[in-house]
Amino acid sequence: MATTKPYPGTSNTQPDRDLIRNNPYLKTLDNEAIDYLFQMGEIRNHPKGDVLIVQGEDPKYLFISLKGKIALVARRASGERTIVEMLPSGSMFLLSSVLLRLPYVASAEASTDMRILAIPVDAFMKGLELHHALALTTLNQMAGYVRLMASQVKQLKLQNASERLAHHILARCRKDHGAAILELDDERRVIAQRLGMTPESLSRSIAALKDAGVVFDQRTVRIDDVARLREYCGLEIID
Amino acid sequence: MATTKPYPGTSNTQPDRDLIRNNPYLKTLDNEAIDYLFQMGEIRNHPKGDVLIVQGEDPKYLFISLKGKIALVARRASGERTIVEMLPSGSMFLLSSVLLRLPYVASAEASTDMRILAIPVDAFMKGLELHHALALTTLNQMAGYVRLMASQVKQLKLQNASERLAHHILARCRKDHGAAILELDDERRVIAQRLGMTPESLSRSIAALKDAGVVFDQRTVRIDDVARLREYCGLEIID
DNA sequence: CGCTAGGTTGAGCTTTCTCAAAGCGAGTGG
DNA sequence: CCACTCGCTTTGAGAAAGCTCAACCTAGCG
Repeated sequence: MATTKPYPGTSNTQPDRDLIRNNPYLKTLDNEAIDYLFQMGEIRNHPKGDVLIVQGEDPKYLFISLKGKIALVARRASGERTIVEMLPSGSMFLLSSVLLRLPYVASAEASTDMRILAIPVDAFMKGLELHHALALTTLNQMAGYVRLMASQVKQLKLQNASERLAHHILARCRKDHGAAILELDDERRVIAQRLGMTPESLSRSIAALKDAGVVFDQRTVRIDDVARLREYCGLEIID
Repeated sequence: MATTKPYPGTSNTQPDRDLIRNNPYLKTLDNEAIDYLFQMGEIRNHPKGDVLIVQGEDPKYLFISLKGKIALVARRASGERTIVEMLPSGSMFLLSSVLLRLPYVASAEASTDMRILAIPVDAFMKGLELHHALALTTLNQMAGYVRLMASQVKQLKLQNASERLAHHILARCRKDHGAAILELDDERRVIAQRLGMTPESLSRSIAALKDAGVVFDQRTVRIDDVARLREYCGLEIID
C-alpha cells in the first residue's frame, strides 16, 4: 500500500502532534488523547493517487488525515465511479463504517500526497471509552459528516447542474456579499465528479454562470456579487 | 405545535420506557440514561402532518421518536420541497444540528401520528457527559445516519430512476435471493420525493421494473428473483 | 516544435420533467 | 344500491436538462 513507519516510542512525534493541535477538526483533543492515538497508531505516508481504503472491505483501522486531501470514491458493480466527498486534513474518514464495524461504503483515495495516522479499530474503540476528548471530537466529526452528506442530498435533489456549481463556489467563499475572488484547487474532472455531472456539463455550467456574474479564469473564480449568486443558488450554503 | 404533556415525576412512564427498551435503535440505553431522559424531557403527541421542526431554526430540543415515522423535508428558497429521508421510530432526528448547535438542515414532519420525547439541548448535551450509554447510542445513531446519507448520495449520483426504485425495494426486503413479496407503506408521492423523482417518473419506473421481474399491486410488491434485482440495481444495498 | 493531457464546444440522443387528460377506488349523498 | 365526486395514480405528448461521442483548442513540456 505505501510507506509505513510506526512510532517506536522514542521517535520525535512533535511535528505530527502539532499538526493535530493546529487542525480545526482535531484541536479539541487533549494531550492524553493525543498520546493514546500516537501510542496505538502508526504514521503512514501516501503519494497522491494511492488507494487507502477499498469500498466493501471490513474496517481494520481508523484513519486520520494529518496532511493532504482525501477523495471518497464510490463505484457501482459495473465500474462507473463518482466522488462522494472531498475531505480536508484533520478528517477521521469513513468513521461511520469503523464505528458500526460494517463494510466501508466508499473507497478513500489520496487526492494529494498524504500523511495519515492509522489506529487499529479495537484500539480506537477502546480509546473512545477511555478518553472523553476523543469521544467528543469523534462525535463532532460525525455530526459534521451528517450535515455535509445531508446538504449534498439536498443539492442533488433540489438543484440543477449550474446551481450546484454555484453552491460549490459559494461554499469556498468566505465573504457573504459584494465582490469576491477565490481559487478552486481541484481539476475540472474532480469537481465534476464531486458535483455529480460530467466534465462537459461542468464546462457548460461554467459558461452559464457568466449570466450570474461569475467569471472563471483557469482555477481563479471572480464573483461580481456574492449575495446575487446566493440567490441564484437557491439553497443555504452548508460547509 | 401540539399536545404537550410533561412528566410530573410521579406519572406512569412505563409504557414509554418499554417503547425505548424494545426499540432496536435505543435498546442499548441503560436504566440510568432512560431515567435521565424522562426526567429532563417531556412527551409530546403529534398528529400526522404536524411540522415538528422547521428548517433553518436554531435547535432548542433534541427529539426522539418513540412511535411513528418522521419525514425529513428540505426546501429551497423558491419553495420546492423534497424528502431527504424517512426515519422510523427510535430515531434521534436532526441530531447533527443539535450537537453542533447549528440551524436545522431540514424540517421534520410527522408522517404518521407520533409520540415523541423532547429533551432541551443543554440537558441532552449534559446527558452525553453523564451517561456513557447515551453517548454510545448517540454515536451509533449518528454513524447510521452518515451511512444512510452517504448511500443516498451514491444512489443519486450513480443510479437512474428505475435503479433507485429497485434499491428502495431491496432495502425493504429481508431475503437476499429467490422470490419475495413485501409491502411499501408510503404513498407514491412520498416514495417519489424520497427517491428524487416526480410521481410520474415513479409510475414509469414501476412499469419499467416489470422487465426485471417486479410486479406492483397497490402497495404490494412481488419480486421474482431478489438476486436478479440486485444485479439490476447495481449498488450494494445499505440500510 | 510537435505531443499530450485537460478543457471546451458542437450535434444528436436519452432520460427525466412538465403539463394535460384519462383511469381508478374509496367514501358520500340521493 | 348506485351514481358522483375527490384524490391519487397512470398514461401520453412535448420540452428541457444532461449525457455521449467526436472534434477542436490550449498550455505545459519533452
